Amino acid sequence: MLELAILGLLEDQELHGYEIRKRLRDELGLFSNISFGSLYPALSRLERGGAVQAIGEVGDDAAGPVPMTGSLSGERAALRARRASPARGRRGRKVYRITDDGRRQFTALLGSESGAGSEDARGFGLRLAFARYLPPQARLRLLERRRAQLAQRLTETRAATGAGCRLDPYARSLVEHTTESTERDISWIDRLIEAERVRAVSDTTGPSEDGGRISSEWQTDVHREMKGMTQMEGEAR
Amino acid sequence: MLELAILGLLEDQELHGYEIRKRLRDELGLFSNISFGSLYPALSRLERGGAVQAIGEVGDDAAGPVPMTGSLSGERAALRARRASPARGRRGRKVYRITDDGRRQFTALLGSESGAGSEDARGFGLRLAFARYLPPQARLRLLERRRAQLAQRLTETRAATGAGCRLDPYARSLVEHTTESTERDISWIDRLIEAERVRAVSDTTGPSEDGGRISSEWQTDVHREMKGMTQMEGEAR
DNA sequence: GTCATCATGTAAGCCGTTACATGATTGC
DNA sequence: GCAATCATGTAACGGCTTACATGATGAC
Repeated sequence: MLELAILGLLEDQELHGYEIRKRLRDELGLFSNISFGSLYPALSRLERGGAVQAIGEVGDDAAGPVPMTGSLSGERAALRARRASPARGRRGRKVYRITDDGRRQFTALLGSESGAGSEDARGFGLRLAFARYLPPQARLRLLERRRAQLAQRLTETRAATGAGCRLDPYARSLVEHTTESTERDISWIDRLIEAERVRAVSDTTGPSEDGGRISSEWQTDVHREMKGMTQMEGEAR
Repeated sequence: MLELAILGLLEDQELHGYEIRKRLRDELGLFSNISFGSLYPALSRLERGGAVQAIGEVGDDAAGPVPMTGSLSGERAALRARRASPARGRRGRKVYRITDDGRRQFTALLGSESGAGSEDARGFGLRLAFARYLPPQARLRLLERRRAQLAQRLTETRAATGAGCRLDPYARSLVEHTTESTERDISWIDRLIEAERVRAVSDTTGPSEDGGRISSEWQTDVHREMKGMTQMEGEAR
């Protein structure tokens, strides 16, 4: 799960751990405040697994001359380091880059329809956040699977609530609010699905077809279709 | 957390493990499908800790319609069961009853404002579900603490979203929907808080005061004030 | 010169999961 | 007799948390 999130962020650009945490929190709202005790080991695992590689700026081992990373923060750090003391690199700040193998792992994780965290809210939110890397049909499957889950939960809840219904006001309010939230989530997903169908049509009739990946132009039709969102609750402290 | 849920259910009535799971799922919607691998060890811990005690099956009153028909096999089963463990009922069900010590533990857990799971959605939902066992001021604190958390997350998200905002449509939709859900949650909590204030007033002006526990009569003023609910997402598979 | 922030990591532990193993009861 | 459901448990593991330890950089 966390690996998936990290790889997703690294698909876009090279980042160091601290920055990854920030992105996760601020940008996606997922893993609201993932702890370092969980983040760094995950990065180590990914590195050992060959999915990412650390580049530049390490204190201990001789990582050679600081390479031009192309990332803003990387170059700023390099500049600062050079200004302060040309011989010695800035402490730590291990910048990671995703490898080709990592990209393959990412696609596999993202598309996997079973396994750890593939059917909870967080797992869905995460996958949706990176849905642009998913081929259109997989994207649709993701949405429809989620929709089915939510719908099922809703009917189950209704069945249980309709009969007995001897809940006190607090529990009742809780259940009602949960139900309403789920309903809203479903109609949100429905809008996303609809937008997806529209996109599929305009793709077949439209100009080009790229091999599964969405290219650059958002801002237009798809964008306007989509509003709203699920109970994600990254939370944590 | 799970202990809290179990104790809360046992406050109401004696139950066996399998039934506890069912209640958690169907009635509260919390811990949507808590696994037995987690439930039974929890019950063991509680028993070891003196919070609950296993009692022989209480046949008639405890939700067990199942009439005895097959006398021969039934008695054989009873003999086998009794030989294996005295605390076990005829059908191998271990029915648990909460102890006085368990009630104390429950109140402590329910009221604790820090510690494991006291500030996530699930922890809040759980506590709210048992809010009737909480003294009025503690109930209010619970709601206000939750409100503050949600409000803070909201401002943080807005800060992060307002500036950069170079998200693709999928991530954007996710963030927007999350934000809306949080807003709805906040106004739900606000309604609960308002209802709580009303109750407090009608309590001081009203007839009796009981020592913290709400007595029997819901259905009236408080009930009508409350509608809606948070992103709980018990989920699981 | 000290404090806040940035930055990386380790160790212990909690809380839950899946997978496995077992047995009783009911309905056909 | 056999399958489905009810019912209880154990073992291994997963994923994330807290608490701890370390060190650099910049601001005042």
